[in-house]
Amino acid sequence: MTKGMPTIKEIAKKLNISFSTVSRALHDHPSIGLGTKLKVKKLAEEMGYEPNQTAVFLQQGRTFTIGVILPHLAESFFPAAISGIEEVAIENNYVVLLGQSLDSIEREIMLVESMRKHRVDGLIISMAKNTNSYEHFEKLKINNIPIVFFDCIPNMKDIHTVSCNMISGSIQAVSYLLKKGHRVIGLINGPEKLTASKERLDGYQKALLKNRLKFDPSLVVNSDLTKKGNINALQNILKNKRKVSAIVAFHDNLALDIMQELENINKEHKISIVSYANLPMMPFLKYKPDASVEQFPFLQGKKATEILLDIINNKFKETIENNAFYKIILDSKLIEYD
Amino acid sequence: MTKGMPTIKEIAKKLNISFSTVSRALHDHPSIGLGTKLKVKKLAEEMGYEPNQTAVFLQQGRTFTIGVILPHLAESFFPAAISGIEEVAIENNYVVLLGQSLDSIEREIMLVESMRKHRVDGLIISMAKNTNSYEHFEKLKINNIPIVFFDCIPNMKDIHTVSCNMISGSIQAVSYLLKKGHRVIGLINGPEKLTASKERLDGYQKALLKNRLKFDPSLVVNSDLTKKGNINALQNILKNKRKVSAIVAFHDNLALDIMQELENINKEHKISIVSYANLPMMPFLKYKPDASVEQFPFLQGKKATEILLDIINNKFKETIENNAFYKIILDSKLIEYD
DNA sequence: TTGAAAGCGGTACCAG
DNA sequence: CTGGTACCGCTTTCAA
Repeated sequence: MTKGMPTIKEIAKKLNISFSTVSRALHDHPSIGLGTKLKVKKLAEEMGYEPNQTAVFLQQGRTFTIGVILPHLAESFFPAAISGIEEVAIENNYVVLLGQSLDSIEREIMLVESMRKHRVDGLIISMAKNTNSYEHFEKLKINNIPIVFFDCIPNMKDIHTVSCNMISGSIQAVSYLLKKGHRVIGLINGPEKLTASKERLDGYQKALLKNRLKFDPSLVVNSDLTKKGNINALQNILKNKRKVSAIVAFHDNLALDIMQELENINKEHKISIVSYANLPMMPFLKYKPDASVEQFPFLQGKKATEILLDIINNKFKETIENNAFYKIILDSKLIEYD
Repeated sequence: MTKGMPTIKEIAKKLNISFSTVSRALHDHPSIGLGTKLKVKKLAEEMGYEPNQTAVFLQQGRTFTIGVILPHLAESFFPAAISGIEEVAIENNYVVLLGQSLDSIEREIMLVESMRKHRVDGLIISMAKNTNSYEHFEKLKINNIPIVFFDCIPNMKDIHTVSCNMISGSIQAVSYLLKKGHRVIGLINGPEKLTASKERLDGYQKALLKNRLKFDPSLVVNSDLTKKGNINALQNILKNKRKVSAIVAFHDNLALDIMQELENINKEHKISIVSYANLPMMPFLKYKPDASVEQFPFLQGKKATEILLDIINNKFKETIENNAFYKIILDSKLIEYD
């Protein structure tokens, strides 16, 4: 047992007063005599007293902890998001419980369970890529633990979300390539069912339409985002009778893979690439895309946390439960390199 | 108050039995009738009962939470370390509280305080770069909260540490360059007082000695690791009357800066670079070092956590307090590119 | 101004 | 096999 940790009772005993008096003295309760207040505070200081928050938490029914579950930290998107989350959390005296799902639904379920056990006041989640059942999220409703989803969002009703609208960014991306004179533009998209993929496709089509170009489905291929899948997708696109002069890539990482592969198989054939993420290392790369769509992870994290704390505070203020759901959508933005 | 959360008592009431019976039933206590056990479990399931860990924590005096404080997540070293930490933590039913000090001592102090309030069972810390007073760490001893330091370690007595011995890696790095024929090798080191810097210098000297070359202090410069400082350091080295043909750079990031600068000022003058970190993006870089020293962050995180849990468990097993301190030192390893 | 006591949600011991 | 009860550390009425 955490010995060496003085409690309110020990202080009380030494001072021969009741421990409720000590509690009040420590909290500057107005009805406490100045004399006792000072005595108590002095002794508490001397003994190195610190309130045991776990007790306070139990009593208050809240933990001042928010859980954050995301696929992993390898992609700089997520560290940036965490920084945004932390900024707001710290400002509000909250603390961040972190878990990486590693894009495994089993692990995600485990993490949700674990955080529920730890009674986080709320959760911020970017879903594992292949999560397709949402019971573990639903279950949290019973516990009245609010969730704010960001980035990778489940297809559920009545949830709070923060996301970055990739449609506008995609339109910018394709328009950029069109402006550069490209007319046959391929799209290597992510897994089909992902919202992220749908939005990219949507923007891609819209941009073509806007420029009165016909949409050619054969120029769109999907990748499972493994290196193999990426290269495969590239090969499929290159097989097309229509020779693409530019490719929109689902993500910078995918772009890296295909640029490397392009280098391997076909040095001379110059294909322009535009991708998504705007990873900070991009400027240092040997081969880099011409531009990349920024998704503002820091801002997403920040917003998500603001929302979450809002919801939590309403919960504890016993405000009338309202059925409104936050659905924040930031705009993406194409960043051109050089 | 977290309503919607059934308690053991509510279950007891519905079943008209005492809540202690419910508690035991839920824990498969041997002395509980099969009938009641099943009844209880069934109802608990139906009501979506989950034990309130904060209550358990209070009772047990532990939180099954470890705090992790590190400078930031931008450098892939730290995400990797966290992954190692998480792996062990999860295995042992622990959960990870994360805080970024952003290399600010004030923030570090705040985070330590915050985690102490939350009664983490232990802490894993990589110190902020310019932390030079250690009271906030000392204070934790009063609370009996163990710390394991890794990577950036304070100059304190009687602490547990996990680190990567950079000396061997440095020797390998310099030997590598010597083998390639370089004879005038510069060292751009980090801040002088950092252990990390000392080790690099140490290895650098040892390697020279081994090859019967004289150590020339004028070939060693320090950088504060800002971009400006890095470039400055490079310029200082280039000013030397002895023309370096190779440079050992304190870190990949420093290497990036100076390679860029070299490109800017002096394309033709080819200087070989060897650095530290082995960042995963290195293979994709436009200019890259010839080799980089790997510090095994994942392993460091893992080891640190194993140690910490060990200490924690001893604490709770009330084992005889022993004055032994862990001091784990992993070996670094030079990774050659292409 | 202060003390006593009831919880918060559990665990665990002691009787029956 | 089950109920009663004390306790973990603290906050907060209710009385005095």
